[in-house]
Amino acid sequence: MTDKPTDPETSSHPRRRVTSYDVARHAGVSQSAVSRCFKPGASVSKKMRARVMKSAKELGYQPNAIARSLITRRSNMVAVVISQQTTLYYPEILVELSQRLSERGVRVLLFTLEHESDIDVLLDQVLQYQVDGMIIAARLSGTQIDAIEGRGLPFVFYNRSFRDRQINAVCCDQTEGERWLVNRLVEAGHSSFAIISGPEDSAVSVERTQGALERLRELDVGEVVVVEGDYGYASGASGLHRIRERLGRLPEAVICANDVMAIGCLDAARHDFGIEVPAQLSVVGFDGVGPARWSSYDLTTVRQPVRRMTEAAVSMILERVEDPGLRPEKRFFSGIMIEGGSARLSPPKERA
Amino acid sequence: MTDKPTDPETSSHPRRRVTSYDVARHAGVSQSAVSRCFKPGASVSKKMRARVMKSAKELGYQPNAIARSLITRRSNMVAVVISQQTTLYYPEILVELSQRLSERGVRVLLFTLEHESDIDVLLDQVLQYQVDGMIIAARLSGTQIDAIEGRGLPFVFYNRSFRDRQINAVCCDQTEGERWLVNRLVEAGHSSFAIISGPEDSAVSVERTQGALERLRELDVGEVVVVEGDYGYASGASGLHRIRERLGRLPEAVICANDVMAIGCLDAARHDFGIEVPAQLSVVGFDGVGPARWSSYDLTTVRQPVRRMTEAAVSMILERVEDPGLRPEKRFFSGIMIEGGSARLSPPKERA
DNA sequence: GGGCTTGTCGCATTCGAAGTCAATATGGCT
DNA sequence: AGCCATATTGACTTCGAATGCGACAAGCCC
Repeated sequence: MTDKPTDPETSSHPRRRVTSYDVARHAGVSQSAVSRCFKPGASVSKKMRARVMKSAKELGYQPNAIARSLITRRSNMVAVVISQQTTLYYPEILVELSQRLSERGVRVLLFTLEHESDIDVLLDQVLQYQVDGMIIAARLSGTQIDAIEGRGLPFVFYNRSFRDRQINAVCCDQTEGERWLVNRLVEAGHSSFAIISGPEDSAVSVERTQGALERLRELDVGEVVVVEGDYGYASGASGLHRIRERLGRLPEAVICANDVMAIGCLDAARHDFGIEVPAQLSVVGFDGVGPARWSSYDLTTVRQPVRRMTEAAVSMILERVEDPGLRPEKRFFSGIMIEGGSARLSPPKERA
Repeated sequence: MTDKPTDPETSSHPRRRVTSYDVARHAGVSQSAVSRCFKPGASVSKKMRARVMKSAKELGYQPNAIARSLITRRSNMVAVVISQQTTLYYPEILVELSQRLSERGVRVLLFTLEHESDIDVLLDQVLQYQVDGMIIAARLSGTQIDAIEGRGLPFVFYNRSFRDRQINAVCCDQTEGERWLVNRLVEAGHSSFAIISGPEDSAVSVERTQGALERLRELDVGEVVVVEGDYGYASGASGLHRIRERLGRLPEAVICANDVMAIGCLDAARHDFGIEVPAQLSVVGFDGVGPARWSSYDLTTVRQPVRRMTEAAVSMILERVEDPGLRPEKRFFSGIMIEGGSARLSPPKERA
């Protein structure tokens, strides 16, 4: 009858936690009184509060958030979903989000998405844990978003906006940023360009790449080679090789869909091709991650205002937890162009 | 007579979540039956299970993990505490831990430690959320550890072991790694050394620094200058400047307590002092973070076996959740020495 | 067919805090 | 002092799933 795997009773003598009843008994009051003392703004007399708090401290009482969540239907947890492939950028956001949320008394329950197909399993999980909302910083397909919407849980996308969809999102204006970069490069006299894009199913990459291409076309720059990368260092390096194969030579400027690939590209230029950056090749990225400022790279890039973006994501989600009726909203943030030394940003000096 | 605020069937309204009672009613069975169907290994007939599962699917039922946790006294959540200052290394660990834990059906509840003094507040929080255990990857003082031990919650330290304390910890053998590095550097003929340590209250830094110093002494290397850094890029760069001030010249090799400072140091050497690495200066780090392998740096370092370490941390904590009686255990892992190009590792060629 | 073992199921209780409501205490005012 | 408005308090119920226990059915043996 009893299969032997683990008898729940044998091992579990986890030192019974102190409950509000214990405190009540110790203080000679009712359990409700204890509960009220821990709720700010409740109707409790000074005397009562003092007495209860004293007992609570003596017994080492901490309200049980699980029990509270059950009755209040609020877990004070928000799910944060990030895709596995850590591009240096997501972890940073994660920490920021956690910080911002915890200031508001909400904790992050972390979900990492290994394969995108796992989204359904993951969604079930998220729902089981009764989180109050979710912040999604991962690549998702349209049908996957449908799936989420069907669950009726407030959610906000981070850096993922679908033009044709009414969803909550905070985004950096990728298009604008790319246009700035292109403008400066063209002003400086660059005339041959190549692009290392991100994965084609990445909405961010599409926007960045399209933004750059569009502006390049407007400025009447000729053919632009586009090769695909995966946001990783190696693909930035290999991207430059592929560009050279396709073009038969190196272009004057390479626009990379993120900083890490730009760094890879830059390293390939210097170490594989032995050419000078920015004298012989300009490289620009996007994101403004920490290493972009390291002096070996000193990347010209567009920094995302992470602080303001995470703040926006947090307030958006919490507002919608309060009032699920709020209409979908998208908040766009301009990036900050950083004119680093990885690109020549003024017309070339006269030739030696 | 029975309350029916909103009919669950009519699609999305202030949708009351579907409960096991709803499923039970729909399937014409008892609530307990529904519960049992979701518990693997419970005593349920095939017919029953099929019927319940069908109803569950139709209603979109997901068990409420909060309610379950309340009764089972298991939240299936583990708190992961990381210090705010993200040294590139922690975020990576975080994602790994999350992955490993979720494979075992446990989620990560994230806590970031902004100021170390916040540890008490944080601990209260952790306890409130009834997590099953905690993994701590943050600098903590001895008394803070006492505070944690007092709470009676299983915990495992990540890369933080106190020699004189019986606590659970998984660590990379910092000392061994530093000794390897020193051995190789001395073998290659370096004779003047400097060290850029981490913050003095960082146990990891102390071990690394002491490990290196000890071996240097054993090998009879003369005076070694030690300057303190904060694990950040800038402090690596400034560290080299401070070393030069103290020494009046540059040493032959600089041992940095982590990769990021090594990178900062290396950049300072090249760009501030205009000297060749490794020809004129050898720089070594520790950790084996991603950027260490970028070809501009190609750091000589000791890589921590993150995968195995996180796996160990996860199984350790989960074992202790099952059986809180287990004795404290420390698991040490050897690092992997990576012989990159940032240090000269063979005797110098004859002088030009 | 009687008695027994197994296997399934439902009833009722439990987890710990929060909120409802009615009872009581307090205070203000005339 | 008397009366009403307000502030506090406690008893009881609620949230949703898990589980001990007894009821019952099916299958088995002799």
